[in-house]
Amino acid sequence: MGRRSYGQFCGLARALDVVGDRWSLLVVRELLVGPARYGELREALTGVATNLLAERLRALEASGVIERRLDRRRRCTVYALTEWGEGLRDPVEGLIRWSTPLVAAGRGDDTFQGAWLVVALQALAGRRTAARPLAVGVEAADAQLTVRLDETGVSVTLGFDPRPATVLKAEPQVVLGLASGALTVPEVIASGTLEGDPRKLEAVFANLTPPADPVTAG
Amino acid sequence: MGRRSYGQFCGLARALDVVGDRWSLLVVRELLVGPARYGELREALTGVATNLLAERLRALEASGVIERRLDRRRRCTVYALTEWGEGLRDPVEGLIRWSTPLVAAGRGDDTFQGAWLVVALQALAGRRTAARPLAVGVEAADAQLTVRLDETGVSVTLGFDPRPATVLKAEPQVVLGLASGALTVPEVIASGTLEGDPRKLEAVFANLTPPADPVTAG
DNA sequence: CCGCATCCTCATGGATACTG
DNA sequence: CAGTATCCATGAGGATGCGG
Repeated sequence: MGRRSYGQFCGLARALDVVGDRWSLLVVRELLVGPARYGELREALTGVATNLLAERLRALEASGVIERRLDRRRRCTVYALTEWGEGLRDPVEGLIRWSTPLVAAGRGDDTFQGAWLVVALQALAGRRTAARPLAVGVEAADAQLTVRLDETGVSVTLGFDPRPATVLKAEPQVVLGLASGALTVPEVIASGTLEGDPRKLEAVFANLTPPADPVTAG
Repeated sequence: MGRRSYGQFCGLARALDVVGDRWSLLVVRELLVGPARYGELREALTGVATNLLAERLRALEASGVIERRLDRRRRCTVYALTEWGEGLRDPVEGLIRWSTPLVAAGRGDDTFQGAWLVVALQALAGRRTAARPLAVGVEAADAQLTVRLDETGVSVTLGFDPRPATVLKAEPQVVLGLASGALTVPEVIASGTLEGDPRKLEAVFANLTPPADPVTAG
C-alpha cells in the first residue's frame, strides 16, 4: 500500500506521493528503456523483493504511470509506461545529470547492467549545450552502442538487446558506432569528459581507431 | 541512518541513494527558496518528525547536498544548499512540471504554504516554450508575487517573506505584480491554463483590473 | 517455468517526551 | 530553540508457496 501521502498541496509532494516510494523510480527507469515483463524487472532491479515489486507495479498502474499490455510476439503481458509516465523521462534524466559526481566516483561493488546505459547516455549526451558542459563518469563493458550526432543533439541506441537484463563485466570497454563508422573507445567514458557541443564529441571519436566489428547506424 | 543503497552503478540509483529518502527532496525544495533554520524547516514540512528531520539534515550535509551556515543578521545557524545541491533545482522542477495533472486535481485537505509557490511557479512558468505548453493547476491565497516577463522566460519572486512559513488560507486568490503594474487574478492559476509563450500570459493579465496595493517589480 | 501472494523478521518511519 | 531519546507502528527484505 505504498507510503502515506505528504498531505501537501505542492507539485513536488504530489509527485513523490506517486513515484517517491522506494524502487518506484527505478521501475520507471527500466520501462524508459522499453516495456518489460515482471521477471525482467525483477532481474534488472537486483535486490527488490517480489512482494515489493508487485505492490509498486500495482500502485504505479493505479496512479496511471504504467499499464499492462499484451505482447503479441512474446505472448505475455508486459508493463509499459503510459504517455504521462513517459513524461518522467525529463526529471529522471535531470537526476541522472545531477548525479554525475556520484557516478564519477567509481563503480565500487555495485551491479551494472547494459540497459542503464541507454537512459544514462541519453541524459548525459542528449541534452548537452555549450552553456552546460557535462562531465561523464559512466563505466561500460562489452556493450555495443550506436550514437548519432546531429544539430539537435546526440541520440543513443543500444547495439545489444537490453532484455533480458544484460549484466556487464568489470573492465570498462565501450564500443561506439558513429554514422561514419564504429570506433572502439576504451575508458573514454569511464575516465574522460564529454564536454561542449556534439562537434567536439565527434572530434574526440575521430582520433580513435575503428574496431574489428563495426556497428552501422540505423 | 537513512535507507540502504540500491547497490547499482547507475546515475538514478546513486541520486536516489542521496535524495531518495522520505522528506529529503522536500527539504531540498524548502532550501531552494532560501536558507532556513531548523525550526522553519520543521514548521514548513508539516508532519515530519523531529528525529527524522535531524537525521535527514545530517545525511544531506554528509552527502554534500546542504551545509550549515551562520546567519549573521539573525545570529543563528541556518541550512543552505551547496552549489551541487542547487543543481537539484532542475530535476525538482521537472518533477513539479510532471505533476501538474496531480495538482490540477484540486487541493483537497492538503496543507498549502506560500513558499511552495516560488519553486512551483518558477518550474511551471519559467521554462515554458511554445513547443511545450503547460497547464497550471496551482491554487494560491493571500500571496503577493512579482512576475517578470521577457524573451528569456518568466521569473517569479515573492512579495511576502517565505520565512517563517506563510500558511495560506483556503480561498484561492492570487496577486500578481507585473512590471506594468500589479493585477488581482482570482482563480486564474487555480482553474485556468497558462499556455503558450509569455506574451500570451501577459495578454491574459492585461484584461484584469489592478489591485488596491500594487507590487512594483524589482 | 512465470507471476505473483503469504509469512516472518527486522530495519525504518512516525509520534511523543525530554534535554542541553 | 535545536535537536536527542524512547517507544510503537509500518514498511522493507528474504524465503517460500501456489496456481496458471
